[in-house]
Amino acid sequence: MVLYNTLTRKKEEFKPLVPDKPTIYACGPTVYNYIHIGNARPICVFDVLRRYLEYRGMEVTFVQNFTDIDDKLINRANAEGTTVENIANRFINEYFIDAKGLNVREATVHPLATENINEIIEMIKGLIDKGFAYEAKGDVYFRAQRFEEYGKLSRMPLEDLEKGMRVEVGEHKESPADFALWKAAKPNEPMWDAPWGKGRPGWHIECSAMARRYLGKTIDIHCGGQDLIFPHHENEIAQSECCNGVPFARFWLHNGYINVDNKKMSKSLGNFFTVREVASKYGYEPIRYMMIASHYRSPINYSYEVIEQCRASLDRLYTCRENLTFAQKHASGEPMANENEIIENVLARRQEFIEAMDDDLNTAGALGVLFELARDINIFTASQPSRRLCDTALTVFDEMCDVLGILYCKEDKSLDSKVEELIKERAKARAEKDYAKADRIRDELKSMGIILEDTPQGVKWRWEK
RNA sequence: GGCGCCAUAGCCAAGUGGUAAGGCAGAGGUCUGCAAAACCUUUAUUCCCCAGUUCAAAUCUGGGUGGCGCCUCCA
Repeated sequence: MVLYNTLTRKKEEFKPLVPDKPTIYACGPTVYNYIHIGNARPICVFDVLRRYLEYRGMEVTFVQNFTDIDDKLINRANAEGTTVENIANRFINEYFIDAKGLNVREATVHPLATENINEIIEMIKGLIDKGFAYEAKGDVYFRAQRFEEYGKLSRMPLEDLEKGMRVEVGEHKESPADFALWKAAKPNEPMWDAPWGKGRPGWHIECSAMARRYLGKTIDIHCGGQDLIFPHHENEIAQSECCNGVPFARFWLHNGYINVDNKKMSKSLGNFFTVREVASKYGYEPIRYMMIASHYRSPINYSYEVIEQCRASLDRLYTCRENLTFAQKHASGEPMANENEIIENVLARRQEFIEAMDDDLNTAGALGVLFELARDINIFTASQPSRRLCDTALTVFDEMCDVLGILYCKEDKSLDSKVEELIKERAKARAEKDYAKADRIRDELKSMGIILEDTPQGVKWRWEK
């Protein structure tokens, strides 16, 4: 498969360093608030990456961190009169509620920055020893100019960067492009002991340290939002490569933004929607669908209209699957005349799906293939499909859905005996051509949210959408 | 100022040299006792504009217009 690598700005053939055992590091959220749907995008699309690699038979080690020490956490903790740890724990729990709702699988490891302070200090020591970092009044900074390749990911010339940068009051940098590895302790902040004094780690070094600890010095794929390219990922490269002396990440994948009124959604602009509030109105699944309905590097302009369209599209897929499982249940073991031809066609769809996904995770194209399969299924379920055909089609259909992580809200299909009695009564009335009574029962059931459909294989029911 | 991305129907969105996937919404039809669901037909002679290359361009090149992003915390 090919993946677009931000480092080279090209699509490249992806082969893990260790055959069939790719390592992936994804920058996770800073846990000072509920995640918004912009945060949800990398979480969903890189979950699809992982699912797809596993679908292709690979054993993926997927690490996604939580940044649990940071200015924003400290501010919130102080504002609420509680500890940073409490804030972090609270929003890590909230994260998992949303992630589960979005059908995102848990990472192999979800490390916390604060659980890796020793690893971080080790790494900073290494950088100081090699002259890539320096201590200044309790802070430690990375000397950006010492890394010749600084800027290779963002492709921003260091000279230009330095012109535009300001040194904040209280910083003791040699040069404006230098960035903090360690921040000297301040009052009302959590702090840890380090050889150069008490303090806390800078943001960038956390990811370098956690990636090395859990995945090794060179990882296959590092991913995150486009807004992390500079400075976060640029700085990670500088730290890791200067410290370890080997390339840090072979592939850099960056997802596009979620916009609102064509403007980037962000916490700082305040134009964001939390996953929680959108899910409370529309459910989680349309959010997941929205993420895969376009290519992961394209911007998505969020609106309620789009979410509604996503929900309607999902309805079609759910209906198709219901049609298929219903037909499967009533299918005979007898082969059909043109069975092999239809099965071949189903298997061809699987190939098309793989081709789309192999091309830099073209989930929108893959979804197109899924809908074409859905139409094929709807056509043959209208007749009398064989068991073998139904089984094959359901396997392929579910495979595709599982890779994309959709259609996970399986409904409770149990009815109480009173309702089943009514359905039987209506069937009897219909058989006797007492349509007035049959329609009366159908209306009664509809008022209970149950929709009846008469099919060649008998009566089928579903909850009203 | 430096670096970069994007523009395809009413809406969403694939397609990056060979004659415009798919979904939502709309219209007509088939099936049905009536429905529902489904299926069929229909909705861009054309892909922001102009010029160029080519037998052939949504796709490549140049120019223009419009929108957005990074360069400060951000997914």
